[in-house]
Amino acid sequence: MKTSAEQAYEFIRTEILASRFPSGSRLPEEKIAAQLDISRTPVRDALRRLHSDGLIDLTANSGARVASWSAVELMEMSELRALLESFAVGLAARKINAGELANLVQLCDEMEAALSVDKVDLDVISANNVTFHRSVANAAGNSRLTANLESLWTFPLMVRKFALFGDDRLKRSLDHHREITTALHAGDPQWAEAIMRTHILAARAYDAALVSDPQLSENGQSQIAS
Amino acid sequence: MKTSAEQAYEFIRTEILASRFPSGSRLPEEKIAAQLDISRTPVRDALRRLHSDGLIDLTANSGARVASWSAVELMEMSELRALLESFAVGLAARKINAGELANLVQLCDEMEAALSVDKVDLDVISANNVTFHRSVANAAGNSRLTANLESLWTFPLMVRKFALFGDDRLKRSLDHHREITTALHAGDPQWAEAIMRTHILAARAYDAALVSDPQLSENGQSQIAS
DNA sequence: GAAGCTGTAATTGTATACGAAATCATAGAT
DNA sequence: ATCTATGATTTCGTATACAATTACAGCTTC
Repeated sequence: MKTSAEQAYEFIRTEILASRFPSGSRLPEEKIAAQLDISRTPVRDALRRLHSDGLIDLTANSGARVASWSAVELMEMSELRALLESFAVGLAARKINAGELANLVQLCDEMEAALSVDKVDLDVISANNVTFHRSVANAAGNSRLTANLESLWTFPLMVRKFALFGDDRLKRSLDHHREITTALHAGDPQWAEAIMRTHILAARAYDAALVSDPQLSENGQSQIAS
Repeated sequence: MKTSAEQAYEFIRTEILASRFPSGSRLPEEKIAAQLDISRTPVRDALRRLHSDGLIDLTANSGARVASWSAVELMEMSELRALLESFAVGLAARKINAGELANLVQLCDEMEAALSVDKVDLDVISANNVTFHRSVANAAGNSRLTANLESLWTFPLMVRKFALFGDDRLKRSLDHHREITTALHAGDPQWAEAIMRTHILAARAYDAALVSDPQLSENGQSQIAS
């Protein structure tokens, strides 16, 4: 059986990622505790963890709020991702093994299958997308690098429903994944780094347009809406 | 007045960095709480924070231990630092202002003063060293980048007493700082990135020799000693 | 002597209680 | 009508109690 703290962590995280706890909203310990029928103590633990994940802001004596990011911060995060993931894929190209490669190929296959049918399965694509990037980072064999990337993969999960919808961007993104896999198979670090950087900066350009769109913003300060 | 949680955090962190809580040793909540005359609750908070800082390991139902790093992990951390800080200093070279530059110059002056006298003041040099790197990262203007670097600056603080002692490495390190400042003043991102990378990889080479030295290792597995 | 078992002590996980600080709604002043 | 002040309410910070789990010493067994 899972601990109450773990349960609270997963619950709050899921609700935030699903935007059922909207960006900027308060997260009172007692209410969440009551909702899960546990006490405040494990909820506090969960909130601290989520804070270090960057998902919530904590203010002394005032409690937790779901984090919100400005357009500038989103740009910063994408730049970091481009830097770290291109570095990671370069390392991976030098040392990836057959099993890891086969895994990446399968993830690509599944994503393309989820796209090729009439009804696009965004849940599968989104989940596999994160798994793909995580697998590449793991293949680089630098655990701290992976840890630093983890928080940067969280945000795309939140906006995927906007970012991936109704566009040929999705097909292009899957093509990128396929090409990254090919470059890794070829053991070509420079190629791998270039296509990974392309992949992330292409997404950044789209996200930027998204965030500056007032329709999707919470207010004029261009923050990510619920 | 500081909160008890903050007090516990700073206390434990200080003791770890001073190696009075040796690497690998257990950190029982109750004993620390008794030592500070507070309850376990704020101590738990502090331990969770230190865990996300990477300073301690947490095991379910078994508690906290001071983290220890293998030689491989130290190498990984240095590689990450080289990547992130050279990126940061490149950004900084494009946008740093006069006030920030003057601050860096003063830090260099103070470090050189602490070295030039007969008795080397390692405390001043160590403190200014971290401040210098933090200031450069701040000048880059990417808050998430700074946050990711923060945990990577922690380790050098722990081993400084070994790493900086009895060597001309110290003078070379201060020369690097001076040259980084000069490159920033010139607004030359490539120069700045190159000298920053040099600075960090030079330290890495020294750390590697240090860690593989069994005299300074806790055991044959080449971990950092207390 | 080494390996496995067992019971006690130590330690963590969680619940609950209370004082302190912040928030919010209401009333009054400009 | 807007702003400010004030009291009630909410919420957090911390202490404490108890249950659940783990660690360790001493014993047994081979």
